[in-house]
Amino acid sequence: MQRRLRDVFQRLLDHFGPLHWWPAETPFEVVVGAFLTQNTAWRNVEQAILGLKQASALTPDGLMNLSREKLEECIRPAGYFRQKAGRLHDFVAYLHLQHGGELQGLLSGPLDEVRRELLSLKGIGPETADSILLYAGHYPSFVIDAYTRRLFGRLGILQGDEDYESIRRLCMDSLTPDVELYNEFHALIVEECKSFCRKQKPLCPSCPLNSICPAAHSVD
DNA sequence: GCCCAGGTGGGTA
DNA sequence: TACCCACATGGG
Repeated sequence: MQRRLRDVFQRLLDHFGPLHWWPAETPFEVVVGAFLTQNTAWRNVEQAILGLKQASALTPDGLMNLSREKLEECIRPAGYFRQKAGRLHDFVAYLHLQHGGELQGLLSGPLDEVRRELLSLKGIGPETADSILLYAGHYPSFVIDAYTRRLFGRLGILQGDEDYESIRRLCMDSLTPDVELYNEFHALIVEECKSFCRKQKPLCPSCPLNSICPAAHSVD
């Protein structure tokens, strides 16, 4: 499996080049984006992020000082805006109370402990936790999302019924714990899916994984 | 009008 | 544990 995953990674990297994710200017913006992108297209999240930026609310203090009403207005384009507004406010309140309002206070200490702490918070499930750990905290925590499942499913690496933690374990047991590797791999998986997995259903001649894909992207 | 998008949490059997 | 459902907007 190690060689298999390495092969997939190398082919994607050769094709797309390094992507240097996450698309955000600060670690806190990564966190906000991770909440907002839950079951939501990234283009909608971008609008919400822009709204927050214009409201000077892309810092823990700025977000905490924003009224609930104004916060909901800013993030409305990202959907589930009432739920997400509540969870974002809860998060910054927790950060203030437990870590002096400093994200770096939360994102320090051993990976497993920080992950457990994140998972204990309302609105942070495994994918959001791993996105925050990897892209905001620079921890070697592999992110499993819908794209990862779709691509690995098509490549025959997954059956389709594996749960989140087992997929993450599979990846992390097969790859060296390398922040840059995990960062690029996940970014490349997203790029691959956006470029090929969806648009060219029957067959993708230009897809870098075409020759090693048993299903040849023929299934959904 | 319908389907989908970088999930999560609460409820029920 | 295993489903089912609510949560909401915007683009194809």
